[in-house]
Amino acid sequence: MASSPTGKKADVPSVENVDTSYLEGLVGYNARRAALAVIEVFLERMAIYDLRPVDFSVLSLIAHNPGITSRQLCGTLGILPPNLVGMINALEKREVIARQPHPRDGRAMGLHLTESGAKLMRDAERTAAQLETEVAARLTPGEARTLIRLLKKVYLPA
Amino acid sequence: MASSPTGKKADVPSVENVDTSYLEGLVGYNARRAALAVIEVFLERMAIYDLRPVDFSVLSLIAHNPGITSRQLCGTLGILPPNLVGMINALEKREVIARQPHPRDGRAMGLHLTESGAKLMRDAERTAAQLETEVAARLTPGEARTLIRLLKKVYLPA
DNA sequence: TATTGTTATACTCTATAACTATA
DNA sequence: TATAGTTATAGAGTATAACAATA
Repeated sequence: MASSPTGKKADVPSVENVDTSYLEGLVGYNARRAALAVIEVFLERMAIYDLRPVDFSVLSLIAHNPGITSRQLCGTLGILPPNLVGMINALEKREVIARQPHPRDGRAMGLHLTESGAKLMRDAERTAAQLETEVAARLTPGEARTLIRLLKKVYLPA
Repeated sequence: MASSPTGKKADVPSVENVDTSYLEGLVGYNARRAALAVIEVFLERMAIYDLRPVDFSVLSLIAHNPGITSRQLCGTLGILPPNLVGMINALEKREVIARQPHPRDGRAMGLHLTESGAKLMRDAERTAAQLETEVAARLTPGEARTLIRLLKKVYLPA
């Protein structure tokens, strides 16, 4: 309600303060805004490692799942295979990961961290943990756990 | 059969079930997954109105803020001005919005819903409310309110 | 001098079709 | 026949620089 007819002109309303209450009542809108806010800080902090969020996710999954295949990465992260190829090639060229033939499937290649990749991820995961602490600082520890639990209820199949 | 691991080969591990527990402990990862899950359903439901999530957000803000300017939309939704121009033009061509000169700023144009635009948004907001009900069905009503409250604590400046 | 709206443009992200080699 | 990985390419989304009209 910000129409301000200060005179005799045609009553064309203008807006002083934008009312966002409707959008702020939607789960999807809030989830998207929160994700973008966290990712923005994530981008800044990971820049020193030259890692985007998706690179971090890929390397973290390889770190915790040595021998994981490209197809498994795609399925887990919702990335399409053609779009993963370039990332994997780049990470291999940087010598943070290495491909090894899959032990039981001649079509597939198992992905592994190199030693320098393992060191990089130790540092990067420490930075990520630090960032989590800061994000969670806006919440109580209990609220942070609750938030993650509720988000999982939203996106994980019931 | 590319290799028969009889025990002598190099011990190359492979992955049966991908361990995602590390990533699932991060707020940003979960917020992003939840946002993408909701937006995916949103895309499907809004297809009958030929509205993407961003179009819905823009029209909803115009509906609740008659006379809002492009610049105000950009600031509220985090869209860059050059990227809004095409959207506004398309919505005007569809005759769901109309531009009127801003009553006190000759540079700006106030944005308004047309009658057909108002009808479209009545239907679209009803569909969005229905979707929210379904998303929230995975949560209790209290959990849904808590989720939105915690998400806001994450992305709104303290 | 600063701001609104705009054009042009580049870069990133995501999506589709088709090929190869193995299963 | 189906799947893992790859190539090429198209489309959508997001970014910066610069300009005209107005403040």
